[in-house]
Amino acid sequence: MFLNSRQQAILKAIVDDYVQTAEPVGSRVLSKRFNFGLSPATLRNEMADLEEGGLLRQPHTSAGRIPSDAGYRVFVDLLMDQDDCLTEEMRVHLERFTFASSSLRDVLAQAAKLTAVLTRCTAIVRSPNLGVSRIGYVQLLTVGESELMLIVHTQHGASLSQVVEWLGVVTPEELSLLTNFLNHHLCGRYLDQVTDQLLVNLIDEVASYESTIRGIWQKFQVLKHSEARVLVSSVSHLIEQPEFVEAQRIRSLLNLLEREATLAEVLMLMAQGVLPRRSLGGSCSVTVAIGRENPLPELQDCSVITAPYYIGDQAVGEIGVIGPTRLGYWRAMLAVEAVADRLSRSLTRLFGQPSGTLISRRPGF
Amino acid sequence: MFLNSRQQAILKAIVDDYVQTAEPVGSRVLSKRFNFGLSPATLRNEMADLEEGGLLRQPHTSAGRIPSDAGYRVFVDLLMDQDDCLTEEMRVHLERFTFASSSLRDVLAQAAKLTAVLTRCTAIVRSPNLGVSRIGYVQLLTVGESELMLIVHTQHGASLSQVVEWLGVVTPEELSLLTNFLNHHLCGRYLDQVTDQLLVNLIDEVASYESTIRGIWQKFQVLKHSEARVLVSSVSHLIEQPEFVEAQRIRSLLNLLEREATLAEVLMLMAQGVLPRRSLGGSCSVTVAIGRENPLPELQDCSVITAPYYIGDQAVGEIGVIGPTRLGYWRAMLAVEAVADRLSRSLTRLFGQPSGTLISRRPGF
DNA sequence: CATTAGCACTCACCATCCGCGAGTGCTAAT
DNA sequence: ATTAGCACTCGCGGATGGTGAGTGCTAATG
Repeated sequence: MFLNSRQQAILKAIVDDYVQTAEPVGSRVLSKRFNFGLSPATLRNEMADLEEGGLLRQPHTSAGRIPSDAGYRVFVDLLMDQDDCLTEEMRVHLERFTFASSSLRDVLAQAAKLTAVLTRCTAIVRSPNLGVSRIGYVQLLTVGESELMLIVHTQHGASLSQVVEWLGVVTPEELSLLTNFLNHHLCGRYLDQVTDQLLVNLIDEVASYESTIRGIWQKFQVLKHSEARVLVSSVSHLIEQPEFVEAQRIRSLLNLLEREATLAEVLMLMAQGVLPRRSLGGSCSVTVAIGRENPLPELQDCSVITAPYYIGDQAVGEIGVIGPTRLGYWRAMLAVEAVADRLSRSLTRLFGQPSGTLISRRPGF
Repeated sequence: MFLNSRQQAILKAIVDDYVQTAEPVGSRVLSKRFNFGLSPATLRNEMADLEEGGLLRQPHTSAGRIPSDAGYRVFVDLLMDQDDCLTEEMRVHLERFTFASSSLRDVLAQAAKLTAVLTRCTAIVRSPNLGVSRIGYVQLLTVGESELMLIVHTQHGASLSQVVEWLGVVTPEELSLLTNFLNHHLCGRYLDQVTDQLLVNLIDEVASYESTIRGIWQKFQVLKHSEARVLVSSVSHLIEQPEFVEAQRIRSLLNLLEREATLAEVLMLMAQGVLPRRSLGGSCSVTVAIGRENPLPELQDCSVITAPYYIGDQAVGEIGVIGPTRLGYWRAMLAVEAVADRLSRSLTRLFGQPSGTLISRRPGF
């Protein structure tokens, strides 16, 4: 639908007003609150046109108009004021957060909390696939009679474990031999580098333990593909919005927010860029999914704003917010981008060093 | 209030029925559903007495009776059937969970999830104070010009960090010297053992770095007392209960569940044993707080059931559930105890070994 | 020809009312 | 002590009606 400039101004005014008041906006308040120099009757005509074009809708016959998903989309892509930068308050919050922790998960949790505070929405963050983690060191423990527990500590501060079959009896010497072998060849490598090819190159060194090593390699493949984790912060922000007066809405949303795998999918989908992305001047690009643009029915009244974050120059995860479609888009986009940017820089500083820096300072290496 | 055996039977029947149906139970259904051989009129008299005694209450004049907090208390302490053991379904779930992970946090998250599934309530678990964690190894990194980042990896798979001031320029050799010193003296120790006394004994060894070491020691004190963490699982279970039809209830509860520090206090309070505790035959003892027995107004319509869990013979945290007061108490108590018991055994196996076992298998030690 | 005043119309919202039925307490009979 | 009978209470659900915000349409206006 083509919009002349007056229609654009009206649509923008309606979105602005509705975002602020959460009340459907009628022709009267529209003509009073904004200075179009037009009477309510004229506005009514234009509003009827905009509704016909699918950009506005009426909750019921005798109510004012509210933007439709398509209306918000036009607003976000074309109309919104982009001049109000980060407010002073936001800046203070941004400065206060340090992102200083040695555990990736803690850093991500901090970032999510910060995003939630800045946007007053619910924040979500997907942690990196394990493949992009470097191996810090590897442990082997005996568990019961004929099993080993393989523990992989990543340089991101996570530790993963798998049980490995062992044929026969294990002596402490053998365990130590194997552990040293593994650490010698794997420390500092990305989990993704633990490939069959690598195994082929190494297998001669420990020919007598070939089957065990193969078992361990197999478990590494399992670990690499373990499910992505998603952290959720400040659900309370979201459910205090007026669109969540009905308990059923809250339930459906909360249900979704406890399904980590589903959230991970949503985030990855958004990062893949089916929807238009916006670069806000920084290095990140922000994706906005409005209402039914979202893949999930539970999110059909919500908007999701995400940005990828990086370690080095590799995008490893996404951070974002879930809010009502009636959302201060620009402000939220700014906040998400700002956090993603700082998060990327912190993670790069903490975990992005060339292989070995972290562990080289561990005693005994 | 003294209860004769008939009154006891009636109270028990009312609680049983109400727990199952969530409907106030009147004299008629009571006389039909249970075989007292008494007419509704007689039951009405007894019910009036029980209400006078504070054990029952009426939501409104023309409704049936529901148990009061005190009524539930009598039920739990005296009346409930304790013969139905873990059901087959519960057993299957219990077996399926392995608690096998090298990260304390993951194990606790698994345990919480399990508890939530077994009880169909919301589960909460408080992770141990850091003081009872053993130090795995310590890292020092340079951060900027005159700061060090102290990273303490615990044997529980957690890593903690603090920034330490450093006066002057650091050479890699000095960093390595300090790191070796710290690891040599601290690996395998409990964080609680990093005391001023220990410092006095060691300070001579590195006299020239006294101020830095003192700075590091100070940060250890900070780490020891970092706030307890509480994991929450399956909020959706709870808010789908009929007592949470009103959105306001959900909001207030969710608000509480996002206040980790408050939850930690509640759990610790319950472990301290103001309320009567029950030993269910196992080694654990379960605490039940009913409705207004809880310290928080947000919990006044909920019951909380907790049990401590152990590493070795030391109680280090609590696990439990939050449910409506209309709760299958015995079943929930059994489940909480069963999980706490298995959790304790798993943690003891994973993290309770004598100092050094875990790290002795790391290369270079 | 775009704009606007006027007007009839719609419909969510709120308060009120009313009948129903479940459940009670009391009393008198057993 | 127990119970049948009965009047009474009160929440619930549906029906009713007034109010007001907001609309669409039409005809008048600059």
